[in-house]
Amino acid sequence: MVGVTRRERLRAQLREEAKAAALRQIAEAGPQGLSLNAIGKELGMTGPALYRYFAGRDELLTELISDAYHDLADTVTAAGQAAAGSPPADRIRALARAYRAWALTQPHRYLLLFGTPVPGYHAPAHTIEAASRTMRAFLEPIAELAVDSDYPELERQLAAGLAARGTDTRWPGPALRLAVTGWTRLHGVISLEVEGHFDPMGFDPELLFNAEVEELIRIAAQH
Amino acid sequence: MVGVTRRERLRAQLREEAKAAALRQIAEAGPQGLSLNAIGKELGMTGPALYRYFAGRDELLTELISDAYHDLADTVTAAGQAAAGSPPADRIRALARAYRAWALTQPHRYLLLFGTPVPGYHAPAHTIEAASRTMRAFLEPIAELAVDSDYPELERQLAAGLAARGTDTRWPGPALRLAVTGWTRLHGVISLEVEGHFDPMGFDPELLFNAEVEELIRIAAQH
DNA sequence: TGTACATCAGTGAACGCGCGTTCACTGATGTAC
DNA sequence: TGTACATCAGTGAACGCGCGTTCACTGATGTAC
Repeated sequence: MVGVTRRERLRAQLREEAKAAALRQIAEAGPQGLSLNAIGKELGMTGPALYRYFAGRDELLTELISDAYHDLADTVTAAGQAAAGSPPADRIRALARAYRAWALTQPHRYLLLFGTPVPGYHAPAHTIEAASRTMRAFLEPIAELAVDSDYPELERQLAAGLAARGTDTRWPGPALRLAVTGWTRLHGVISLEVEGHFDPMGFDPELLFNAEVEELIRIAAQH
Repeated sequence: MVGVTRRERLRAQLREEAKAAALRQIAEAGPQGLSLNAIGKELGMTGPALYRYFAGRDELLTELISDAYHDLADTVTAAGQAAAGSPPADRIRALARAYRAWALTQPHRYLLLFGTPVPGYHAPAHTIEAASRTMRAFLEPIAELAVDSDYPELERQLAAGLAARGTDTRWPGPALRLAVTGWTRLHGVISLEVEGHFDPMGFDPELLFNAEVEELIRIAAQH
């Protein structure tokens, strides 16, 4: 058994506290409101002390983004497992609900992933892994529904893309297309909602979101 | 006839040059890379000189956003008029193409409108007017297609929202729903494309976009 | 259990930077007679 | 057409701010014997 020293525990704990403080700041002032000095102050220490825990501002930001990808993937995957016994349509509903709930309860984090890209950030490999875990959760119920091949060239490219990365070659093209399409549709509603673009229109975005989920299920199921 | 003095012409011209420089900076460094001093330098003058033309940084940014909304509305509206004689499905295709082309040729501007909201900005009224002009361009061909009422409560809220603003009460609920749905779907594809989220997946986003447009037409037309 | 040494967390001063914004000013452009 | 005055564009210095980051340092915590 690997010994975790007291120091290591405290280190890990303070790293987490720093990240939590960072997220609080981003929630208030956007991603460019992230300041190491301000985080230090919030933790009751000076700014330079944080250099014991992070190489610099960029590393902290990268880690926040990476964490968010994994957290989203975990949340969605858990929702999929919780609905494991249900029919595919219900599982799709559960996944979509979980995805949206994650975004709405922490909009600043959703925008960290899918808002305006922060300059100088490039996704590390395990971030892509997390993103495809999210996609995979949706793929499972979608693949259980029979789907015709309506857009063969798009489906071919999607399958080829997965094959090129050497992972998950078992999914049928139409399921891949529907999963990506589902993603873009949910994102379309959620991102506009999170950014407040629906506010002047005076309707409940949840109705629109639910309608999109039902349409998605309908396309998949009707063939 | 209203006389436009030489001074007024020069003033307007420099304002435009300043905004063009601002957009160039945003294209390079994101919205927070906007600096009055840097703009001044680019125009061959000092930073404080710009205070003759703009009340401050916030006003300049607000104007950039407002301009972008109107430019997008103009572009889409023009595409609609250019396709005025065609059948509704073709007009929807033309509008969607124009919308996407606008976003892809100037992604930083699209992100200015639909990316992470810039802190401290709140849309002036005529921005909302521009946004609904864009929506109206899509509504016209969509309303020509017969559409069933599949999501009555959502449609009711959309119509009520328009009525509350006192404009455009002539549109049938199902057309409203399809227009908003179309918007969220196009935005879903375009925003993820612009932000580079499709890059690791190795497919041509245009195929996905076209598929979404065809699906939209199909829903509207199949009833 | 106690001592000697190594490790490492955190401080506080400092560097250099660029930002938005104000202000008093110079000098050119436009206007009125 | 020419003079006297008002308008206004642009300058350059200055203010205050907060940022990321480095560095030499103190003092506490942990480790080895």
